[in-house]
Order: sequence, then C-alpha cells, then structure tokens
Amino acid sequence: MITLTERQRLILKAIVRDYTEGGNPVGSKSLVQELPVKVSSATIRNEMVRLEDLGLIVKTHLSSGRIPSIKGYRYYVDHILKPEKVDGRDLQVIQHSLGGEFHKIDEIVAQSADILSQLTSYTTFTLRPELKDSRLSGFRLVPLGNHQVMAILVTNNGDVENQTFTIPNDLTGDELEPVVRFIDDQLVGLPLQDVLQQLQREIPLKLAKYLQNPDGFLDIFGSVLSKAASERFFVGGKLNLFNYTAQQNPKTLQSLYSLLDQTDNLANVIGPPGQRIQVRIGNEITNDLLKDYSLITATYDVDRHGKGMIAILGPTAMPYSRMIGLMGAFQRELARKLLDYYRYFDE
Amino acid sequence: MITLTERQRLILKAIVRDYTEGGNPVGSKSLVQELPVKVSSATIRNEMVRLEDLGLIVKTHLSSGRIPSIKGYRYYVDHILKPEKVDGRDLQVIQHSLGGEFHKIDEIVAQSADILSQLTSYTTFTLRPELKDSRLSGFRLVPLGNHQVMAILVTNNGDVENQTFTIPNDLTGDELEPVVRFIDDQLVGLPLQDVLQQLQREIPLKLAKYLQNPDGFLDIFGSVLSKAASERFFVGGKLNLFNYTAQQNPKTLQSLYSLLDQTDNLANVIGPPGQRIQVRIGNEITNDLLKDYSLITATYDVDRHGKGMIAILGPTAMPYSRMIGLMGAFQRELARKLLDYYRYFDE
DNA sequence: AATTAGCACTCCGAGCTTTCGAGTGCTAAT
DNA sequence: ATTAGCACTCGAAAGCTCGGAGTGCTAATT
Repeated sequence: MITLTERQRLILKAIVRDYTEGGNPVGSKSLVQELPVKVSSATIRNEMVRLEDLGLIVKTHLSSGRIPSIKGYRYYVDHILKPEKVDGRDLQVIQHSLGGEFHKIDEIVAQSADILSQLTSYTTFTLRPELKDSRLSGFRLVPLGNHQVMAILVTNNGDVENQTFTIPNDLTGDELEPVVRFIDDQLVGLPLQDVLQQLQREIPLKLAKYLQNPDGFLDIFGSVLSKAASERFFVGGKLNLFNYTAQQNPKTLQSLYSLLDQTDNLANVIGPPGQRIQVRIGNEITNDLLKDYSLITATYDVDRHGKGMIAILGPTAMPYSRMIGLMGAFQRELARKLLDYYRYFDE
Repeated sequence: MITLTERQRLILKAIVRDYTEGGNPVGSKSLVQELPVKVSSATIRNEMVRLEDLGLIVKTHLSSGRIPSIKGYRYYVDHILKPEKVDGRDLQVIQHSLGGEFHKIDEIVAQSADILSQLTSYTTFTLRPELKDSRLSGFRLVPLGNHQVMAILVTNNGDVENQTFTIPNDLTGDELEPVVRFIDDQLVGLPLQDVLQQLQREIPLKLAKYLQNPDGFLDIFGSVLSKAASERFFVGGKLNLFNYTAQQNPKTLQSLYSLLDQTDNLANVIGPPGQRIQVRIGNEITNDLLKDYSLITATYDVDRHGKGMIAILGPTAMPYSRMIGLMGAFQRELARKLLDYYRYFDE
C-alpha cells in the first residue's frame, strides 16, 4: 500500500491534469506556478524523484519531464480523483436524446452508445440488459404467401425478434395449429436459456407427437430463438478513434477498427457486469490491442429486468474525473428510461 | 481525339502497368527491358516527351520518372486495356459464396459487397435491384400482446419489411379487420411508389370511411412503407481503405470513413444505373473526397425485377484490367443468383 | 532536516548540409 | 530516326549543429 504526503498527492494530481490536457511531459518549473503550495522547482524535483521511485511517474527520456505511469493513473483514479459534477448542458443532451419514443430496447441502447460517444469524443460500447433471464411469452408463425413465412418471438420484456424464411410449400393455418399449441402449452413462460437447452433434446422428441417432420420447424424456431438470446453490443463513435490515436501507426488503427466491428469479441474486452463503475487502464485491459488505452465500464441496473453495461474507450491520458461523472449520470438516466419503457410490459 | 503510334501505346501501357504494380514513377531505363520492341532508353525518353505533351503522363518533379495522368488512365482504360479473363479460383469463390441459401434479397446483395471487397482488396458498394417497380402484395398487422403490434409489408418480389410498434391499447382482430380489408381492396397490386404518393392525399380520406381515427395506423403504415421503398446501399471492405490510402493524412481517411457510413450519400457518388461497366477516374467522380480515387461501377440487370449496381472504389493506380474482368463475372453471377431467387415468387 | 539557488549535463527536435542515385533533356554522332 | 554521352536536377536518407527544456547534484540557507 502506497501512502503519499499531501504535497505529493497534489503534485501527482497536477501532473495527471497537465499531461491529460496538454499531452506533453510535465516539468518542475511549470508545476511551480500551478501548485497551491509555494515551493521552489528544486523541491518539486526532489518530490518527483520519490514519486518516480514509487513507480507513479516516469520519464520519456533521461532529462525529460514526467508523465504518469499506469500505476500513477491507477493511484490517481483510486485515491485522488473526485467525480466531476456533470455539466448541466450534458445532462440536458442525455435527457433529450433519451426522451423520444422508442419501439425497441435495442434502439434505446444503440442510441445510448451514440450519445455517450458524442459527449465524450471517445468510442463507446453499450450492452443491453441481459437477455438470459427473459422468458418466452409468445411465438407466431405468419404465412406471407409466396413460400415465405415469418417467425416472430416475443419475450416477457417486450423484446421482439423475427426472421423470414423461404420454404418449399406454403403453410396453411391448419398445419401450424398444432405447433403453436405445443409452444403455448409447453414452452411459454420458460426462460429463454431453458428453452435453448431443451431445444437440444426434449423438444424434438415432444414435437414428434404433433408434427410429422419437425426438422424444418426446429431450424426456424432455433434460429429465431438464438438470435433473441444472443448478447448484442452497440458501438458508438468509431470515427473518434482517429482523434485520440493520431500518433499511432495505421496498422494498429486498422486492427482496432476490426476489433470494434466484431462485436462478439467485445464481451471479453468489457468483462462481466460488476461493480458500478470500473476503470481499467492500459495493460489492465485483457486485450493486447488496447494496452495503450483506458476503458471505463459501468453496470446499470434495471431491477428484475437485468443488468446492462456501458463503456467508454479512450486514451490513458483521459479526463477521468469528467468521464466518471458523466458515466454516473448516464447510468442513472438510462436505467430510468428503461424502467419507464418496461412499464408497458409489466401490467 | 488523340491518336498514338503503336510504340507510344506500348509505352503508355507499360507505364500504367509498372506504376500500378510498383507504385513508383517509371523511368526510361527500366522500360527498355520491358518493352517488346528493342529501342534505347533515349528513344523512349523522346517518346515520353511526346506523351507528356499530350497530357497522358506527368512527372512528379523536374527529373523524376513518369506516372500516368488522369487523362492517361482514361486513354488506357478506353483504348488499350483488355478485360482480363477472370481467374478460375475467383470465379469459384463468387459462385460458392452466392451458392448458399438466402432468405432475403438484401442478404444476397450485402454478401456481394463483402465477396467483391475480399477479391479485390478494395472497398465496394452494392445497391439492390431498384424497389421502385415493386408492387405491394400484402400487409399484415400482427398483435403481439403487451401493447405491441408488428406491421409486415410484403412485395411481389418477395421483399419483406417489418417494424414493431408500441401502442397505447392492445388491438383486437375486430378492429384490424376493416383496415386489412381496405388495403387488400384498394392498395394491393399497386407499385410502392404509387402507394407512397397516395399516402399524402387519397389514403387518409378513403380510410376515414373505415376507421374512426386513422392517424395511428397511417404512421405505422407510412413508416414501414417508406422503409420498404427506400434504396439501400451495402458497403464491403471498409477496412481495406487503410491499405490503399496509406500515405494520406488521417483526417482524409476519417472523412472517407464518414462518407462510407452515411450510405444515403452513396447514391450521388455512384450515380444512376447506366451502361454496363463504367470507370470513373480521379476528378471524374462527383465528390471532392474521392478525387484521388477511381470508381468502377457496373449495372446488373434482373429482367423485369429491375436493375441494381455494384461498385469498386480503389486508388487511381488500380489493376483496371483485372477489376473490369472481375466486375463482368460478378455482374453475371449476381444477376443469375437473383433471377434464381426471384423464381420462387413468380409462380 | 527541509528547502533552495546554482550549475553542469542530457536529450529531443528542428533545421541545415551532404551525399547518392535515379532520372531527365540536350547535343552530336551513327 | 535512333542512340551514346554527359551535365544537370531533384528527392530521400543520413549526418550535423544548436537551442531549449528539463534533470540531478552540490552547497548554501532557513
């Protein structure tokens, strides 16, 4: 456990702030003017030697100013930083953008990623409230004519998933009736996870009683079901990558872009829902591509409708204080909006 | 009209090829070895002076080798180039990727953009066969319970568009019946364009006979309808931008990315369906951001189901011959696949 | 014991110079 | 009409200088 004197903390704080704002290593002379205590540059230099011994700041070369190390950011975030009160205008932007009418959870969550990236100028991810606790509340097969049929799956949370299939022969209501009855009797009310499991074994057996050849139906049902039960990430502000990654080589940028396009990887990056707000800095992120970035994640809680996540990806030199304040506000607003949305389906 | 001697054409052709492959300005000495005719470097230099006077090649500085000008590429494409026979493996990739089973036109067309970008290492756009000639062949309102209703629109080409709406009160079959009857009687069979027009004036009036308060329904119907009637572009290989644009500054790259993300702009870039294969080079493209790139567009024809487009965006120094050959093959394969797909809905 | 002034030392980066090689245009000879 | 020969040009890479910002250390001061 590292303990710092008050003056050392002030110096570390000032170094973090200066470097984050200006992007240049910070020297002892410029600190003299900024510190609230009156000391000479030589004293600051002596203190900096101690901070460096503790591994909190480093030099870029033998006679350069100092920049915070990962450990330094860590200490700053854990022990110095106070979340900034969120700006009134920012709050207004959030409330206004979430204020409109939405017809899908996914729309709200996708929109959230965009707002957050706009407010931060960084890249953001959002994950909708987990689907694993959702229950199947309805399934429809709508014949569209022309050898097409649309399968629609509805959950108790109001999520709707659908897919159109082309089939060899048109279906009639009579053929569908036993299938629909089977679903209603046996599966409605079960968590999607359970249905997904049963799909492997029980369902084909049971369905055999109702249908001659259940394979076609199983494909359709399984496909919509797994679509409905899969996690979905939304990414906002991909273009912002260009802004905070300027000095890097283009290959790295390309890899990053590619990472952000494969949204199924993002689950590993963000990690499971956890404490309310979490900051991971540099190599604390379990992905080598992101070892020079920082990731702020937050879990939002929509009561019994599950938990979701929001995340901000940016440079390690990031205005953490503002970001964390913003995250807190967003967390609350999003949870509130979603609760409001879910009210429809609770009655 | 420019006329060149045979030797001049050979020189221009070699310059285009060398520069396209190597990326460096081409000098007289290296050409000596490559030309099929035996001449000295001095002779080539003399010829190059003439080609430069005609504006077909330029120097990057006073004593550098030559690179083709836009006019030079133009001449090459129009008068020298022969489309390369498409590689057997490439053809196999195309056929295999289009060979699978699809449930939507859009899936096929989106997949096409990906295949083409993979084969070319460039960025590609595809536009599905125009929807404007599609006719409305069905409309459904499916109550999902929980204050939700799904609107489904089907066209005679088998396109299905759907959207879920949250409504204040649950609908019953009885309430929907007159609306569905109205659509069937009055609108089914009409081109989507016509329906869209009527939506402004006639439909609200006529609907008043059937429904007390038609506004809610009009919103829903209009929303799905305009979704169904809108053009949609698919972009493939956005990441490839990083490869063929390396030397450019990152700001340009960012703008380009942004352009490709706003797919509604792409209609202007690609232009209307036209001749079968068209090459636009540098400033011939009506978009300043693309003035250092080339665009190859092709129109594919699916008989009475309309025409669509495919396009390749790459550097001006592009292996045109291979690209055009590939474009031709792709054009045919895609048209064939789509015809095959449409067969279902023709019966 | 903590702080500070003074100073020699380090290193980066911007700008300048040098050098090398590839390429050109021109002239005169073939 | 073609070619050999040659002086000339320019860019890119490598080497150089120099100023500025910053450091650590020592000795003096509080």
